[in-house]
Amino acid sequence: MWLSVVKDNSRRDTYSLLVLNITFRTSADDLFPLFEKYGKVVDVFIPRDRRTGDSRGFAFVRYKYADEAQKAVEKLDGRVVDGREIMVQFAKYGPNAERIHKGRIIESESKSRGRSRSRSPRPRYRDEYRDRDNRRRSRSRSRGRYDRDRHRGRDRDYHHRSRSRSGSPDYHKDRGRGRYDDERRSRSRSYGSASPAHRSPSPRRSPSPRRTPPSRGGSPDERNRKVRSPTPKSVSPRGRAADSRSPSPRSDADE
DNA sequence: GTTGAGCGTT
Repeated sequence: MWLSVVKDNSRRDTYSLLVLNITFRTSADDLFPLFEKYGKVVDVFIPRDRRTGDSRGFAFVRYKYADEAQKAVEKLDGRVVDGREIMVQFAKYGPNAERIHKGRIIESESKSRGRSRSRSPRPRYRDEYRDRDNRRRSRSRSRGRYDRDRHRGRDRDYHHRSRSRSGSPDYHKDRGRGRYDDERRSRSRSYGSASPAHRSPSPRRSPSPRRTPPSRGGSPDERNRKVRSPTPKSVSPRGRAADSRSPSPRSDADE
């Protein structure tokens, strides 16, 4: 019992550092010695995916003292690990976030002043939990990578520099996703009318609603009555048009 | 085997 208490205390007295931009192959053991060199590292934790079990690309390093952690941040921040430039910064969200708040260290600002950092101007965080919740909800693993990949692979470099320097990382990805969601939902409703309960994984392949599956209704008559289009003719007013797997308006094609 | 902005668990 007391052990648990001690453990808890240990956590509260530890400062968490967030390490980003690390390679997917980098493990806690690899970061431990690196951070341990700059101070007393209590523990290193790297969140992994439950499905694949792969690293997410970032790790949490807990330091025993804030001054050491802060030193590590300035020293390891920007250091190339495994061929990739990692970014180290104080963790904002977490169980010990309060501690960090206090250790934000104030020293960091004062001490940091003396040294001129060429990077990591420490972006200003507006909201904490609100944004965090929002992001985690949408983020599976790499949500915005398709957007960039489908366009160009070189953009990555540009974004990397931009984020590292200025600090305006998000605004186009959220916007794009939101728009897509809106459109997707709108279309979903259309299909939902035909078969809401059934999850059609391939709506584009078989959009013809001519099929009348007796879902759970014993008599099709009753179901028909409920539906506004009992006859297949109604379901496909255009008849042949329905065959065309293009129920969507041309407006979309325009874009 | 891939990915790349971000915030965490045995």
